[in-house]
Amino acid sequence: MTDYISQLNPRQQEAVLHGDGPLLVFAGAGSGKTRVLTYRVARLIQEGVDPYNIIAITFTNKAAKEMRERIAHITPLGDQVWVSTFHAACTRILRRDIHLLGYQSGFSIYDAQDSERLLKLCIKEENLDDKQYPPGGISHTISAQKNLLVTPEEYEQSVGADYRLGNVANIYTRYQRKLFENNALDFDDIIMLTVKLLAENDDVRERYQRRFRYVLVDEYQDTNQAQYRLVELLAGKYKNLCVVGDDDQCIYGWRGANIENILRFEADYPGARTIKLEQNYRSTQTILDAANLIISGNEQRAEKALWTENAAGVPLRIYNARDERDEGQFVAQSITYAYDRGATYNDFAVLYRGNAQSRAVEEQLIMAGIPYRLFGGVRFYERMEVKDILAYLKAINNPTDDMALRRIINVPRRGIGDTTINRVANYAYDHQINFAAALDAEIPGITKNTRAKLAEFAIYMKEWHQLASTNPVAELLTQILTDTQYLESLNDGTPEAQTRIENVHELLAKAKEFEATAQDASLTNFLTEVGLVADIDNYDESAGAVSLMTLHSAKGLEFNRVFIVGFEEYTFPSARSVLSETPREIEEERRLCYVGFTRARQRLYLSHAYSRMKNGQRMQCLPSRFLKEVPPHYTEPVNAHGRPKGFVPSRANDFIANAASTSHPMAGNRSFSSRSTSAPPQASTGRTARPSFLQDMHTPIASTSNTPQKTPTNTPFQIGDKVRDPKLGRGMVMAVAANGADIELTIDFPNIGQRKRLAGLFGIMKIE
DNA sequence: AGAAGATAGCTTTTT
DNA sequence: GCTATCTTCT
Repeated sequence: MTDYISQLNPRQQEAVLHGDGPLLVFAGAGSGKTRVLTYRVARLIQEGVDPYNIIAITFTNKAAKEMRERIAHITPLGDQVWVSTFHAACTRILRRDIHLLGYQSGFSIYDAQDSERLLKLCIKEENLDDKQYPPGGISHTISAQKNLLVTPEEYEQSVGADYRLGNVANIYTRYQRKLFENNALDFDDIIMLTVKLLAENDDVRERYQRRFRYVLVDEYQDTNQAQYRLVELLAGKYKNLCVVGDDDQCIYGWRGANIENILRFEADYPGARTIKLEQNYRSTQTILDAANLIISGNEQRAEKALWTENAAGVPLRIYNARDERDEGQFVAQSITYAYDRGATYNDFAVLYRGNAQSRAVEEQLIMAGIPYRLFGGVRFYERMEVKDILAYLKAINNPTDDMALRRIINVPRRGIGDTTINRVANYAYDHQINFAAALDAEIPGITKNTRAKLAEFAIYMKEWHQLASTNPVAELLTQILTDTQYLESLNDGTPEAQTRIENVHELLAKAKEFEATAQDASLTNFLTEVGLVADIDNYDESAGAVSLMTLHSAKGLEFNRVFIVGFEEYTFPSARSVLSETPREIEEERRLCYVGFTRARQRLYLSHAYSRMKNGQRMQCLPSRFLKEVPPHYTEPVNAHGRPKGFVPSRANDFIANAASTSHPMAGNRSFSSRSTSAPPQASTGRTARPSFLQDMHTPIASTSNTPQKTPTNTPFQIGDKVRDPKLGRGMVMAVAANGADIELTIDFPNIGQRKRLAGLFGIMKIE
C-alpha cells in the first residue's frame, strides 16, 4: 500500500489525494476510474478516517463487489467500508426505519414483473381498458414520476382536468395504495421512500449524515432525480462528496437518468474541485480516435478528449453482410480464424442494440461450435420456477403480500382456479382485509369442496410461517418443496422440465451459501439479496467463452476484440430514437455507440446487413449514421472471415505475422469431443431452457454420455430439433447418423409431407 | 378446472 | 418471430 500513489498519473493522484470538500472526477472510458475510487477510499482510511464513516455507492452489485474487494485488498480495515448499490443501501436504511412511513420492516421488494402484475390489477379495478391504458406504458409513466419524487397526489394535481391523465393518476394512486397494503416496495420506491424518510425525519437524516462523513458515488452520470436528492441528503452535512462519472457514458436517460446532474455538479456544490481523467489505458489509438470522433458529434457534453500512449493498432473492420445470417457467420468465422491462431474465446464480445438480435448470432456460433455465454433475456431470478419459490418465501415472510400469495395459491395445481381466486380477492376487497385473512372466511359462491382446499392451503401457510421463525431458509425451502411436491409438478415431460428442476436446486444451493456467508441470515435478508441482483453481476472473466450482450450491459466491461453487430439505421440508432427525431434521443444513442467502441482493447469489428428480419418481416437496412461519422482512413472493409479484402499475409501489424511463430497451447485443438465432457442436456434446445445464472456455456454437443456410440458428437443437431432447410422449409430432426465423415440427418418436412435424409447439411439451420 | 389451440400485439435498453 | 391472452374443448 505504501507505494501505490506513484503508480498513478498526476490527475489520478490529484483525485486520490484531494482532501475535504466536493470533488468531481470526469473519468473517461478506460481511464482508471475504479482505481481512483478504491485508492481514494484507502487513502482516507490511511489518513485516519474511520472506515465506518465512509460510504461508496455504485449502480451494480458487480461494481460494488469489485470495489469492496479491491479496497479490502489494499487496506486492512477496508472491509468495514459500506460499499453497496443505491438499492441495497436504501433497502438497508429502510429496513431499519421504514416504520416511520407506516410500512413494516419486512416489506417485499417487487421487481418489474411483479409490479406490472399489480398494475394490471389496478387498471382492472379502475374499470379501465388495458388497451387504452397499456400496463407497460403506465408503468413507465409511474416510474418516471417516482424518479422525479412526484407523489400520486402531486401527480393528480399536475395533470389538471385532462381525462386520460386523470385516469392515469387514479391508477397511480391505487397502485401506490396497493403496494402499501401489500407492504411492498417497487424498485423506484426503494429510492423514493428513502428520500422521503430522510427528508421528513430530522433525527434519521442527522444520524446518517453524521455517520457518512465521506460519500463517494460511482457512475454519477446515471443518477436520476431521486438518487441525486438522496446523495444530496446523505452528504448534506459535511459535503465531502466525491462523484465519479462520464457524461459521455450516460445511457440510461430513458430510465430517468439525468445527465444534468453531473454537468451541474460545480453549480450545485460551490467550491467543488473538478478533475478530468483523460488518459486511456485500454484501447488502441485508432479505436480511441474513432470513439472521440463519434462522441464529438454530441452538443450536450463537457469538453474533453481521451488520449493514449498505446499503439495505433489496426483499423476498424467493417463487414457488409447480406442478412443477419451472413452477419452471424461473419462473427463466427472471424472468431474461428483468430482462435485457430491463438486468440481465446474470452477475448471476444458480441454487442448488439437489442436482445432480440442475439438469436441470429447464437445460431451461427452453435453451428461453428463456438462456446458462448448469453447475458440478458430471461434471468435466473425472473424464471417462472424461481419466482414461484420466491413467492412462497415472500408470502411467508410478509403475510400481507397478496400478490405473492395469489401467485402460489394454485402452484402447483391445487384445484383452486381463477374463479375462486377472484371470489376470495373480491371478498377481501369488500371487507377490507388482506387475501390471506380471507382464506378462512365463509365466502358465498365457493363450494364446500373448494373451501376445504383453501383451508388446507391456509394451514400449510401457517405451518411454514411457524417454521420460518425457527429454521434457516434452506430448511424452510426444503420443507415447502416436500409439502407441495413442487419439483414433481415441474416434471411435465417438456424439454425444459429438467432445467427448471435444476434451477430450483440452484436456488436451494444459493440459500445454503447465503446461510454460510451472511452476517444475519434472516429470510428477509435473503429475499433482499436475491431481489436486487442483475444478470451482469454474474459475469465471470475467465469462463472461456464468447460473451454476447447488449451494449448497455457491456458498460464497465472490456474485451480484446469487440463485434458490434446490426450497425444500421433503425437498429442502432434504434428505430424509436430515429423516429422521435429528438436530438436528445439520438445523442443518447451516440453515447451508447461511444460506450460500445471503448469496450474494445485491440480490435473493433462493425457489421451491418442489407436486410434483416424485424417483427417477422424482412426489412431493408441502411448502414448506421454513426458509421459515416468515422472517417474512412480509420476503417477497412473485411471479408466474411474478418480478413481485410485483398489480404496479404506478410503485411505488417497483422495478427498472423506473430501468431505464426508462437504456437498457442490451445491452437488447433478445436475438436468438439475433446473440449467438452459434460454438455448440459438442454444445451442446444434454445434460450428458454438455458440457465443464465451460472456460466452459461454453450457447446454444440447433443449429448456425450447417453447417446449410442455411432451418433456423431460434432453436430449441433439432435433428435427433436426444429430445423429449416433453405429449399425444403421447416422440418423436424427424426434421426442423426454418421455417414463416414459426414453427418446425415433424417428430417420430417410437414409442409411438403415428406421425410428426407440429408447429408452435408448445407444451409440447414436450427430454429425454435 | 385445466389443457390445447388460435389470435392479437409487440419488441431498447434494467437497478 | 415470439408471447401473452383469449377461446374452445374435454
